[in-house]
This record gives sequence, structure tokens and C-alpha cells, in this order.
Amino acid sequence: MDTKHIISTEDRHNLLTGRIFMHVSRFLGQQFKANDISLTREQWTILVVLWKQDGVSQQTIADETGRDKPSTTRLIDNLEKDGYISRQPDAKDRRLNIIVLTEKGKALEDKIMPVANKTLGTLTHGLTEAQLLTVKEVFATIYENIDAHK
Amino acid sequence: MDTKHIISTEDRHNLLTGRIFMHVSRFLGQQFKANDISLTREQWTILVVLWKQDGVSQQTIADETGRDKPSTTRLIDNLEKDGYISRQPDAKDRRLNIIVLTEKGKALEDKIMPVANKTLGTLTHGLTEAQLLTVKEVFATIYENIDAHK
DNA sequence: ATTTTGTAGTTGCATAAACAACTATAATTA
DNA sequence: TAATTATAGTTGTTTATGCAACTACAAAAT
Repeated sequence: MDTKHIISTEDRHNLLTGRIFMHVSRFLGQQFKANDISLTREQWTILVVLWKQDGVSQQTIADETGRDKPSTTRLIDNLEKDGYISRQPDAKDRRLNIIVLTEKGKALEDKIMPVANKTLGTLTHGLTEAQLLTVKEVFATIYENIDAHK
Repeated sequence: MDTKHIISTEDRHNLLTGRIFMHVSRFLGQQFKANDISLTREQWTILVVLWKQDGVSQQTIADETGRDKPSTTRLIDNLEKDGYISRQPDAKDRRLNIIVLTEKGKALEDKIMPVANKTLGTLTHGLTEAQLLTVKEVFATIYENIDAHK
């Protein structure tokens, strides 16, 4: 009888399954679509990095979004194909692609972010600052635990 | 100046990006591999349902794991191909596939769950019961918010 | 009893992920 | 300086996701 634990093993496993994230991801994608935004959630995460700081390498984007390089390469392929960004060779280091937003890519921010913010508001409705802070702390600890294990 | 909010908009967005889940998912997959378990994390979530209750329909599995039917169909295809489960026609309702574990599928539980539990322990190292409870509550609220929006 | 509506499962298509193996270039070091 | 090692990015392969459209069967309505 696991009386010491108020959170059951099953509950704990729910943290690993990623079910909540699948739901959030689907919901966000649906909100994008409902607002005539033909971006995937994944592409959006790339653009968020660039809206914060335009002109960074693919590796930087990979690091910021937590993806590996191949996944990043292909997301950037699609974003470039759709005309939101372009690859520019770095002047000093010829290994680097510097990713810069096109006008189309820059203009998208004002259209998407209100939708993203509204969606975020819907998702977090009824949650307190304290609860969100705890989630942030928990996520940070999990990151540390993963890093510590490498 | 967003002084009312101790959690920044950027922090809030981190909840939506799913970055933490990507890391957790990758880490779990690596732990499986390191322990000679040739299952994907996704296949594992299906088997967890069956180990809890053997002989349920594909739709039940889809509901329990939060996937749509096509994704579930294909995961079950692969699990069946690898000999962990089999599809059985339901006696009363000919629309249903009842999914049952094979002996190979049953035997896997004892091999995998220690790895999953150990991984879970690693990930949650240093977290308190109270923190985990809050995360559970937050996830529950987010589920409700999504449902309420349909 | 027949029609209508709902449910279970599958298939097609586009997008994305992880891992391994690869090329090109830069930085280190011998 | 030449050889080694590290870094940036790409490509190939397998697996998984979401959505739409479809088939088969069951339940409800007329």
C-alpha cells in the first residue's frame, strides 16, 4: 500500500505518455486552422524564435526549439518553400546558414500571435499564477534531470 | 509592464510548444533502447492499456491513449505484426476488433515496466508530491478547457 | 420493415520526429 | 603546416500524427 504517495504510479506515468501534449498540440493546430492560418504548430515554434531574434543559424533554432538538426532542416525547408524565411550564407563561417524572415514571414507575426495568445488563454483558463509557476519549476527540474543523466 | 503576472507570456508559450514533452519522449525512447527494448514510446502506451485491461476494442484504446482512430489502427498494425497482440472479432458486435495480448505481449510487461518506472524516477527526481499533484491538477484543468471549447 | 443516423475501423495523403550516416568547413593539436 | 577533431547542415529510413474520405455494421426513427 503506497500510502506515502498521494500521486499514484499511474498518475506519474501519465506525465510520461505525453497525452496532454497531444491534446494541446491538436487544439492549437485546430485554432490555427479555424483562423485561416496555414502553419503547423511546429513551423510556428520556429517562427517564434525568429520573431524574437531574426538572423540566427539553423543550429540555434534547433537548440531553442529542442529539436535535432534533421528535423530543423526539414521544417526550415518547408518554411522556405512557403516563402516565410530564406537561408543566407554566413559571411565568416561558411558552414552556417543564417535564417532570415522574409516580409511575408515578418507580417505573419501580427496575424498569428493573437491567435496563439488567445489559445493560451483558453487553455490556462482557471489556473492560478502559482499553479503555472509550479509547472514551470517542474519542467525545469525535469530538464535538469535529463541533462544530468547524459 | 505586466507586473500582475509572475509567469511571463514567453513562459506561458513554453507550455504550448511541447518542448518538454519532446525531451521526455526522446529520453524514454533512449532508455528503452539502452535496455534492449525494441518498442517505441507510442507502442508502449498502447500496451500499458492492455496490461491494465486485456481485450478491449481499438476505440477504447484510442480513447485511453488520446489518439484518433487512424493513429491507433496503425500502432495496432505494427504491434500485431511484431506479435505482441492480436485482433479478435467481437462475438456480439461485428464492427469491433477486440485487441488481446499474446503471450509475448504479456511477457513484455515484466521487462518494460521496471525500465519505465526507473525512467520516471529519474525524470521526477527532486520533485515533491505537492508539485506533482499541482501538475496533475493543471493537466486536468487544461483537458477540461479543451473539452469545454468543443 | 425501411430509412436514417451513428459508430468502428481502414486507407490516403501531408507533415513531423528520431537516429544513423554522410559532406563540407572550421578549429585544434602535433 | 599537416593531421585530427569538432561543428553545421543534409539525406535516407522508419515510425507516428492529423485530417478527410471511405466501408461495414448497428441502433434509432419513421
